[in-house]
Amino acid sequence: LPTIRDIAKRAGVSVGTVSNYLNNPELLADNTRREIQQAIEALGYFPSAAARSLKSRSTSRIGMVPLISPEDNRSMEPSDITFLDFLSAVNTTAAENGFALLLSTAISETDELPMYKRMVGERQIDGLILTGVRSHDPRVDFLLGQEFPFVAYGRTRSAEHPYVDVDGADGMRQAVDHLVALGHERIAYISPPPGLMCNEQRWEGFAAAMQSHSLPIDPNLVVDGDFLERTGQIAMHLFLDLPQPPTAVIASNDICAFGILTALQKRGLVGGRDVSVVGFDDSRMAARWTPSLTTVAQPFREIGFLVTKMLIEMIGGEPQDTQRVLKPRLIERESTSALKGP
Amino acid sequence: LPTIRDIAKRAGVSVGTVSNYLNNPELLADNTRREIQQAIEALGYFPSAAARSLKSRSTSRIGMVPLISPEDNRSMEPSDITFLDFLSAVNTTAAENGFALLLSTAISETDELPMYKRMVGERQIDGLILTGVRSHDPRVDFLLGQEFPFVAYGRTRSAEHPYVDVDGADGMRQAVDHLVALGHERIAYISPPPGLMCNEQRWEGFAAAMQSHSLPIDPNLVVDGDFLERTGQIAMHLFLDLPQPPTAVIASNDICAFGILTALQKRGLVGGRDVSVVGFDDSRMAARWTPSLTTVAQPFREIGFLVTKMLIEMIGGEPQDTQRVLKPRLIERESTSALKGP
DNA sequence: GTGAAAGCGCTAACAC
DNA sequence: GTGTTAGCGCTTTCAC
Repeated sequence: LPTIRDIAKRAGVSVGTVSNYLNNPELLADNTRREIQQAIEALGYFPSAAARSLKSRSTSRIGMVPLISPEDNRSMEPSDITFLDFLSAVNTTAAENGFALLLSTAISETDELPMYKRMVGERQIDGLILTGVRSHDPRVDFLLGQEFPFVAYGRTRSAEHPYVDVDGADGMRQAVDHLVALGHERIAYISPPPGLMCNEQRWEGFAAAMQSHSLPIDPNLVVDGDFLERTGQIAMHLFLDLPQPPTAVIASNDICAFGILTALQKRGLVGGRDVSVVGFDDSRMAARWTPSLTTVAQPFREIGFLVTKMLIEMIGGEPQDTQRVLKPRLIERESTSALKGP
Repeated sequence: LPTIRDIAKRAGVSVGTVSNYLNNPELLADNTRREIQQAIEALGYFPSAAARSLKSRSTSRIGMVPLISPEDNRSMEPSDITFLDFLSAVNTTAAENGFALLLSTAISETDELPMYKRMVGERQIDGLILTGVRSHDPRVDFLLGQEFPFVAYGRTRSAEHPYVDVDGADGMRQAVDHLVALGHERIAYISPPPGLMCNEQRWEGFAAAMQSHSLPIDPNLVVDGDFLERTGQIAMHLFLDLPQPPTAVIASNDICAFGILTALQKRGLVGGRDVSVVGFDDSRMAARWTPSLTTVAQPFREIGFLVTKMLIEMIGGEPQDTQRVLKPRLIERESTSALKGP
């Protein structure tokens, strides 16, 4: 592969001039610029990323360390299509700004932080995107301590940091209001994974909304979830075995809601008619499911875009508002309906 | 951030010795090793990836350039959950072997090849993984020309190269055999995106299987697809408007099959009872759909694992078999059933 | 406008 | 076993 020296030689100039062509082309005479341009094309030259970043101390890469399980039975990270929507928005936005996306994986939760430390320590990247934020998140503490640029999808309770978040409390309020308007009072709740910040936000929203309608929260109708379908199924079966089952269920995400609907079906019940079900995310399948799913929509692509744009601006040293909260939106479909009289 | 010099100084040795610690620790005296070890931990040292790869000409990164559309209305690339399964297997396998995964995106098909050229030219990566292989694929030609290590998921017709592939022809044969065994003769076919190699393989399998049962192929029952749900819907509506509609349909993937099932439902028909439908992939939703989907399963996680393992072995210069074909497996579910008499 | 030269943080060859 | 040193391919002063 050709180096900057080959170009310099072929164009009859010095390496410094070629470097200028690469970084400050406006400094060059039209003439020289053309020569160099031709040499570069003739030889198919690209500047070495390693040499460039060794000198310039920047990589044009941003990083992400999703905690994806080999077995798909792990919590804390969306392993469904919503994550791909987010990821592809991040990747596209990064690419459009000349950045590539460096992905790694923590095999277990134990070596998650070490993975981040390594990526930062090795100077593999100029900035990081965080997902699956916990209410107290050691990654946030570490990155703040290093003054390393990052933007989180979601926020921590324990520190101030740049983020893009969806107002989960408001989403829950919309869900509860909707169900209450339909006449429901015994509303069950399956939470996101405990530990995640969004779990706390959603719960606050749920509890506040129930209270605002003067509805009690029955502890039997509240279950810790993990974003998995199986858990939705199991929880729904438990609910149905209760002396007084719920008439509506709010799930932590659409996948979990699908599990709930499946459980209903297995018991000969019809989701949306016998029991109302509300999901969260508005993933692609929500509209196509039978019954179609009422759900709180998160704009994943927009979040991915905003997170990445914000991060790249931070890396570029541009000042900006560093915290954004987006409103989710309830989308009413067939899986919820008016409570039938007793 | 500390450099190798800081470590050398603190441990009272030379940089060469620290470098040996990093790359050939067995050469060092136990004693020295301990000193260096301590210095590294005390300072939180990581070797600079840029400096390292400038010198060593390797990056410990592998690359991928998925062609993901911002709008999800593009063909040639799976933008569904099956791609995430593949991607996460790749990422995990890479991480387990000390490699990170560098992702970029071609915004349009036009700048796909330039993206590859850039990644290779800038020496950003040690090897590449290709997806969405075309029957004649310029990326393959380019990489072979550069003698750059790569493994493709799928194979080209135009050149010999390392790949992991699924025997799509065999998958089609299984699908056709299954439908014929159920009594179907008018079998419709919605193809993968034209241009993709898998399109040709599947078609060959389909045509051969039909012929082996002495069944004619009605051109009205063959439609070019693009992996999208909408296309499945549209095609099914077209089929139903035919004077003599098909009794069974084979789709290019599960997403497309879901579109077919939705179209049937909209026309008051029941998938699996009135018309049999076979998908391809066995994506996560296939088993949970109503009706559950008969489909040809592709082992995406295994493919991701194999592709990555193969690539990393190639990078390491280890000899191995460089071409693997996996057999897909038909999974029978509710969406196919015996043809009812007229 | 352009060239010369130092140096980014490592590795590897060679000397001791 | 350990130290010294050249150099990987760039960027960036600083002369001219």
